[in-house]
Amino acid sequence: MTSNFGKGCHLHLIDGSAFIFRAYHALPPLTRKSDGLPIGAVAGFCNMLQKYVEDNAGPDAPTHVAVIFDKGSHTFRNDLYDLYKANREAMPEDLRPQMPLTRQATQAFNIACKELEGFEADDIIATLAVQARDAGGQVTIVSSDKDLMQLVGDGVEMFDAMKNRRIDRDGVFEKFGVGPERVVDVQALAGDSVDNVPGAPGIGVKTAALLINEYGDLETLLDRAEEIKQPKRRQTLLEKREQIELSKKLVQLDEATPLDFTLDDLVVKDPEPEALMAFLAEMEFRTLTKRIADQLGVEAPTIKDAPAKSEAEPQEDIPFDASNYECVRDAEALQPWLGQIRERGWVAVDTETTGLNEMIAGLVGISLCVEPGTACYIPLTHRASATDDLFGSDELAEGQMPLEEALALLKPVLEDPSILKIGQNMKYDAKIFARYGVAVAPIDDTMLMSYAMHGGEHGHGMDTLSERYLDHTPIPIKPLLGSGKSAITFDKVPIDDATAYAAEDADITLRLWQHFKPQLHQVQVTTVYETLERPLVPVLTEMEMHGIKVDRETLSRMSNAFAQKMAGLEAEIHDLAGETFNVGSPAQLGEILFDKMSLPGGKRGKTGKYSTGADILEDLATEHELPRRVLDWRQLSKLKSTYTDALQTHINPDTGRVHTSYSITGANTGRLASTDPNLQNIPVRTEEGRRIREAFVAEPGNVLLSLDYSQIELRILAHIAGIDALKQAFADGLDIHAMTASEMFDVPLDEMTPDIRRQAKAINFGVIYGISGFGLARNLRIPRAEAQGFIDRYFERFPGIRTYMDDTVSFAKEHGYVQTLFGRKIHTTEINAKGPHAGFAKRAAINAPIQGTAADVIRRAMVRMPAAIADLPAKMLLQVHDELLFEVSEDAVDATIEAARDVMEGASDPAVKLDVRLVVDAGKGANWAEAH
DNA sequence: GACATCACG
DNA sequence: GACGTACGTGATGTCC
Repeated sequence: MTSNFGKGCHLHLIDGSAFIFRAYHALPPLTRKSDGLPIGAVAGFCNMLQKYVEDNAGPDAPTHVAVIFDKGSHTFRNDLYDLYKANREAMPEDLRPQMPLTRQATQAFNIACKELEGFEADDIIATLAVQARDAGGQVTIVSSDKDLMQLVGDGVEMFDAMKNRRIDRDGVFEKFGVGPERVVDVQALAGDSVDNVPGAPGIGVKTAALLINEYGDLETLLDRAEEIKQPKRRQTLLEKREQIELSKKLVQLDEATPLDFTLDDLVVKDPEPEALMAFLAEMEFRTLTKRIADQLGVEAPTIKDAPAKSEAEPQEDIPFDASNYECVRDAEALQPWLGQIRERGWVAVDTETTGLNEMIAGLVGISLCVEPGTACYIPLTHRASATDDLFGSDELAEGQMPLEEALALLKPVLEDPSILKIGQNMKYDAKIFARYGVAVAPIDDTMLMSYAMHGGEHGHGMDTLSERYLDHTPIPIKPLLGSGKSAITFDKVPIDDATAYAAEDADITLRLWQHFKPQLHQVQVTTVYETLERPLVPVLTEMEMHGIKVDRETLSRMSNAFAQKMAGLEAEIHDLAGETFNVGSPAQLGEILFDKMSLPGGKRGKTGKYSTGADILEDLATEHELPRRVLDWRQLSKLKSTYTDALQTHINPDTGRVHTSYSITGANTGRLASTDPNLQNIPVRTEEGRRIREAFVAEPGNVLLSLDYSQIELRILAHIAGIDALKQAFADGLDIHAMTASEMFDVPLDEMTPDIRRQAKAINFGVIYGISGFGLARNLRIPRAEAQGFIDRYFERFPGIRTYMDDTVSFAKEHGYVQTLFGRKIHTTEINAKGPHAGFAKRAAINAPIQGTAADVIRRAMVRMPAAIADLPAKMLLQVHDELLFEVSEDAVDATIEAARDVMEGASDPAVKLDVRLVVDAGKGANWAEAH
């Protein structure tokens, strides 16, 4: 292949990222008028491109040009050194959505636009510059980045567009004190705090240049380091040789980046006015559009003042009308829908099933919607109604496409990476489809969008959202299914009724999506949605479908043992009471204790009944034998009914495993919630309860692996509130509760008693919960004044806590929400309420950023985990707030611990740089009791 | 279906 | 000055 590039050619390489960041910081945060899309950086970028084109139109005009961008955050340099660029700030929330637009802008100007996954722009620039130079051409790199200065030389120069200044060999020498060919040597020694290149400690650019000029190059210098007179310098160079050599690799540009294009592809082209105008008009840049139109001698398109027609925005109020819903009964009728979906690139999907348990429920029908108001329902396994079929309803109803045929037609669409599938609670539908061999991707989820934007404001179910944002009450399901004993499953619903109901759900989902989508960036939660909510769907889907093995025999044995013990206790209790009564009835127990036996401390709750909670019975236990027996009975009753009995019913007959369902939007703080069954509250605190975990087992040849964050909430508190003493204690690996106790009670660590430590521990937790004297007093069973004294002392010793609490509450009062370190917003609707509500809201506001940040951290870890353990015989099974449980082949335990721990401990990177390191403890065993 | 109770982090 | 108080969840049994 011969190239046309050669002598006489002049290549311009523009550092796109530099343009973007300069544009972003130079301009105020402009937004597009019609939908609020942040657009400031794009505007600045276009201005700079325009100016560049203008300035380079003369006789010196380049023959070839390209704008080069960075792509992805992980490059080969991260593999060399995992801390490379680790202290880089996360991209600002309002800049993110502008990144793809800058690429579009470049193309609109008809300038080549290049980027390559895994490489920095600088490497591509280096590769192209070398190719062009070697071909005999001339190169100008439009950038002032010092990292590019190593490329300057014969035929290659840089141009600082900001200062309007050329940078040649002399310019490089001025900056580094050496010529371009030795720049990397100087950089390797001097390091770079911005990119986190370590270099040689204590040596800056000046010293580095001095040394390099004296010894010729870095390698000679390092080989002859012994000769250096200054002892400190000599020692550094001898001891840090490896680090310096690594630094050189980090700063050295890759001049052989594998490119999928050639210099000839970069030949300068005239702008195509139509495309350029269309882009500028779409961005709604009025002045710039006009100016460029004038220059090109074309007419500027009119930019409407009225909100522009945007793809993700309802065009007008289209009424809900069931007569526009089509019942699709055969392949022929389905085809037009598939065509529309492919044309649009998105579709709202909803499934109807025989039940709410995704691991058991059968698929009954599928509804689709591509534009508001028109939707279809594809019935698949509806049963003939009783009137049609006197012999029961086992026969399939007439007029339905065979399930396999429908799935075969839909599968390519549902799995097409270029078609977005929109759902309300997509995890449910994805799990159903997965059981029928369809892997739905990519997805958007209106429930998760609502949660990201309105967490804490209201629920995120479809009915709530439809009423609130579409002003429409969906058809209720109750009349179709009935309730109680006579309730039927969806497959028994007549197809006509089902069509009206099901198609409407898809219609609502699409409308909600159009409503929410453009708002995500307006309220700055795009990153939260895209990194903490949506990616969790496939991860949780896999965990839930995999399930955890639970041994029925173990549970059954325990149930029997509990039943026996309970019977004995019950008899004793009745004896002590002098009558038989229902021990499980708090009301009856209260009367026995406080009326019949006249024990002290009888307090009536708001319903007029005595309270008989564990703490009250605990106090009463010193007075009488009965309360202790009841406490014991209650513990057994709880363990039996909630765990050993109920868990058995949740063992899936097909898989022999228990499949919980995680709710992503269940907790206001960002935590997950586990239901059906709840596997996040399996007993552990008492010895008897803990034994239930012995029933959670690994398959033969495997073990369970538990990795949990150590004190994650206190670490986050130390970071957020900026408590130096706490940070230091974590850095030193101290026992944090003992250290707190030592600080507060002036007890040296080596004289610490368990009781003092216990009190400090209660205070540490109290702080996370928004401490009060009353609460602490009750928890520690000490006088309220004493508890208040502890708290005062705590605030005195750790003054940042008070400030954090006050600042958080006032932020909540002003904004109506609080935020986690990762930008999750938790709305605090009651914060300005009067009365007792206010106290609750305050404490919740104080707790939310801490609990929520911890929740974000483990979410990030979970999202990254599948890739990290993909090559290992390991599966992630459960999440319990600060713990992840894995099942792994015995021979891969250590590798899995290492991989999973790396992910968990580094989960906050690079978005948030924590002042306190995250620490993960690991345990393994044949069952969960041993592993934890 | 509300309430009380208790399991977890 | 009084009020009511630790934060976040889900499942179970009683009782109306």
